[in-house]
Amino acid sequence: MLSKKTQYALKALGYLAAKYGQGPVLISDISKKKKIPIKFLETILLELKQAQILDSKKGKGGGYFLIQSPKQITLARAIRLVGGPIAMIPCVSLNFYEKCKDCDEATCGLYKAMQITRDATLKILEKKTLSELIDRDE
Amino acid sequence: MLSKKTQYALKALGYLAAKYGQGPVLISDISKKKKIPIKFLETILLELKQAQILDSKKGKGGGYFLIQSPKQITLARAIRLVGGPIAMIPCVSLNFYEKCKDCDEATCGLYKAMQITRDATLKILEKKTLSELIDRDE
DNA sequence: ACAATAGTCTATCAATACAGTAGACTTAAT
DNA sequence: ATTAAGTCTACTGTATTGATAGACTATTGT
Repeated sequence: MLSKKTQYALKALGYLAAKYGQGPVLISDISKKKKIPIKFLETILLELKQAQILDSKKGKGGGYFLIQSPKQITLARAIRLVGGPIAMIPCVSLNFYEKCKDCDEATCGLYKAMQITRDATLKILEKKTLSELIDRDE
Repeated sequence: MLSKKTQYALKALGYLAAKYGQGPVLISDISKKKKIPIKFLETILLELKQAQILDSKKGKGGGYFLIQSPKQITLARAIRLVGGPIAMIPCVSLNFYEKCKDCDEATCGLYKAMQITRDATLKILEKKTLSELIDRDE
């Protein structure tokens, strides 16, 4: 399961995708519309900014906005930025790989099964982008 | 990511699948072969027994064994038994569904995307069985 | 210059889940 | 009776999760 934090991040990104090209969006606006605790949201947006997916403007007329077009940011990338691995076990993770110290990848049945599962998941998440997170009433 | 507990459970089940039809297998045997802390493994196996996927025999010559053939137990089922939901968010979970209180499933972009992802994952995990967890050197 | 606006940084916190351990107890085979 | 093996109760430490408070900094408009 994705953590609350990751879910909030995806919701916020979806909202920013809907507002893409319309200037900065207030944290408080995102917080209200997406029902995300504002202080928690602040830290999430900051993290996404540091990950170079968002930028912000301070002061009046400020807020957050996407750096790139929503179509250019895949869900896989977004999830990895805040939520970590997509794979179900570390030894089949592409971006957060960790060697399994107690089993041999060449013969491990679990490894194989999880690898296939990861491929199926990734096939979806690398194709879908933030533009698909836009709610149909926004 | 699957918890350590779930990973251990899958490894143990894979081992029991390899030994299926050969009588009870000792906890200590599974623990040694699969490098799982024995006390932790005990609780996991007990849970799997209560979930009716394993049975056990006490005393000399005792141990754990699969109730059904490895081919009849899907990975989806095994993961759900000890690890909980397979879906990435509660509102698209089939077995652990929870209504999202702050969004409308009919219009939510995230809901749709996660639903598609879940379907892809499930398509694999409902087809694969414990027999595919058997290591190729067992 | 200065007030108002809005993001940033530091720090902390309670609750829960995770991973694991200890030891006494029960059941079955020889 | 003895030994082997699973079962049950009860902890424990650590990390992660989800969140909040408050001071600080940068920008804009008057």
